[in-house]
Amino acid sequence: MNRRPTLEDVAARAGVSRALVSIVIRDAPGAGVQTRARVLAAADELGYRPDARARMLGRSRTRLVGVSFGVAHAFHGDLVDGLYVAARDAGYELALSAATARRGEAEALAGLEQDRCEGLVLLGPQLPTARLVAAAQHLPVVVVARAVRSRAIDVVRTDDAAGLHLTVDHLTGLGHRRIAHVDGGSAPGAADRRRGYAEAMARHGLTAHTCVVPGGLTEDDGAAAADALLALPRRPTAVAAFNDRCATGLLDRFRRARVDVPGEVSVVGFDDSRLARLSHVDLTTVAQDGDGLAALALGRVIARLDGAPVDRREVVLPPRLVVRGTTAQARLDSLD
Amino acid sequence: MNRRPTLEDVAARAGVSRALVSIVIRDAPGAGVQTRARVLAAADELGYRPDARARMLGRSRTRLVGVSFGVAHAFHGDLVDGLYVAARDAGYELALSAATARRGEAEALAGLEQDRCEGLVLLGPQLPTARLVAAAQHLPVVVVARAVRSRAIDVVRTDDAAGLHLTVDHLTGLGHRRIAHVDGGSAPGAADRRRGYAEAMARHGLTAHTCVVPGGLTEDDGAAAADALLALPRRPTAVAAFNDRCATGLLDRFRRARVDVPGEVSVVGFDDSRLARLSHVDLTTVAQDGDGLAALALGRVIARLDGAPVDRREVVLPPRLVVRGTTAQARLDSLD
DNA sequence: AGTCCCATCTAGAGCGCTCTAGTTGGCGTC
DNA sequence: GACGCCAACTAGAGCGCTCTAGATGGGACT
Repeated sequence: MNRRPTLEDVAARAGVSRALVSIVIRDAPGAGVQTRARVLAAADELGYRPDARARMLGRSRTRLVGVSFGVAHAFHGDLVDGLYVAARDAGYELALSAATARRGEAEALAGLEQDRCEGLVLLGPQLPTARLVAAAQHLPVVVVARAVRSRAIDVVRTDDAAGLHLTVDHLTGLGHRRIAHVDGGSAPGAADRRRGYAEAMARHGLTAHTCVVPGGLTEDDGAAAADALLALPRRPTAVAAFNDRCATGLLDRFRRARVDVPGEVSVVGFDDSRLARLSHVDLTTVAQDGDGLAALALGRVIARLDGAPVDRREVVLPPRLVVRGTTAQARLDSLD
Repeated sequence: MNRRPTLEDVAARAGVSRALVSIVIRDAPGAGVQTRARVLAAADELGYRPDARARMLGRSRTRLVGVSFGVAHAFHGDLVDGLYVAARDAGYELALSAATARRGEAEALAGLEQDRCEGLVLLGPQLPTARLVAAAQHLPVVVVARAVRSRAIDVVRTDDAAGLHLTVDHLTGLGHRRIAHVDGGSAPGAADRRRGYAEAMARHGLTAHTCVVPGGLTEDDGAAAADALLALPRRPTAVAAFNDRCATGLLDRFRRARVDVPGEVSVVGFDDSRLARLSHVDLTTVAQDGDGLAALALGRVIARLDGAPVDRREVVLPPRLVVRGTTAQARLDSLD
């Protein structure tokens, strides 16, 4: 538990200069084969580990990208995974900073700003735009999964409207016409999803059947919406929920009311979260391309760092429909 | 987007020495009131942010504790939250390193070892004990939520056996006697939970009713166990599941089989995950004291760093029963 | 007036590394 | 044998900060 060995220690043991050890450790050219082996052996014997922080200090570039994420969001986990992969490929390191119940996003961001990052990737930040813009004045900032109205910030997100187009197309393909949408209120993305729903319904000539029920992000919101739907004189045969949690609430309420899913009503979620994949939920849903978002986000940060021209401030990725067990052919007797 | 300002820049602007700026920024004694204000103003104008990495280099202590966690584990999120709070109180910083699908725990640990941490907190690591011990030779290591058979490593975890004692006590209190346990196979903690279940049943004189059904960690395992239970000649009136996910699988299968929960059978989970709290699941479960585990884990690292005597290598925290809607009085006609 | 003290401030040596600008020495060349 | 050359190696400055040791100067006190 004594002081951790430094380059100097390794140099002394191998009988060479500090600089040479540095060369060997970095695997840089300029060292003889035998010496290289000797140095490596000495480093190994001492259990030497390069000090990443000192290393970055000495170097002009840190090749460090800061990432803030919400510890409660399962999807952020997928994004972090994708970011690690992308960073490894590009030769960058990641510095994580979590937003938790008692450690706000402001703190998470401030932490990264002290950490010598060259750029920042913020996952679904709820911070005021002004704060994001302030951060972007010092280093390139890419926001993932949230729209930001500012020319100072790069945004990478999923095409929410397209997600509902996919959903409605799928449902009409199954013969559904009375398709309702349980929306997300003022949640990020909700407006786009509402718009996508309305557009798609219109495209299929179903404007008359358009029906938006107020919902929200949680199971309880879904449950409440289910009650509202069940009370309707002419129930919809399919429901496009704002997200998977909301859809789960719907499913539960329908099941309790002995309304068969997908026999009597089809349900589609949004997110393809773990929840949707559970075998006993088996929810048809819209999946976001986590790896795509991650790779694109990191790519943009790096492009900015390299001074490469970045064309658009906002990149929107198409989602993908994952068909599972909560959608089925509309029953003939239920058609208009 | 130009070079970030340094102490030197602030010093120049305020017309004082670098050292004085350092004093002011650190809020250390030794600076006049007016000068302090002037320096602060200069720093603010330049948008100065202390460089955490350089700062740690200069200091003998880094006051940095590395934390590895699994991005897929919801409970780790709670622990991270608790760790941040504990670290803030103790004047320490946290360096996070995530284990993801494509970035293993080995990488997560190696990352931390390069990061100049003074100590490590590993959340539920699955790494071989030898690797953990190797890490512990350089710095204090505390493992949370996993038992490790080594004198070199501190462990902080929940008393799994006690969790099942609580469960069985609760159920017997409701009049249940035929209480089954769906176990976790060879998962961490499973053996202790099995033992706790058997002990508690014996304590209540219910050894004859002891019934352990092989299960697992997932919903599917729970579903399979449910089928096995339903096939039993004399069904149990209550089931203690290995964890919440397993319990959810049970619930779903019971519901599909039109077996009322908690009317005909009570179900108890373990973890108090988000899943259990969902209003439509509303699962009675055993909660781990996340904040307690986190505070204890960080406290141990700090104690080791301070050279304080640490009595036991392993600290076991009692769990807590959260009674919700999946448990109820046993029906009189179902009693033996 | 001389002395001491303390609050305030500065100089400068690190921390562990990287990197530029050398220095060294062995070998081929004419 | 003098020269040049290149691979192998070293010296030393510097990254942005901290921290110890020391300089400065204006009272309070004798």
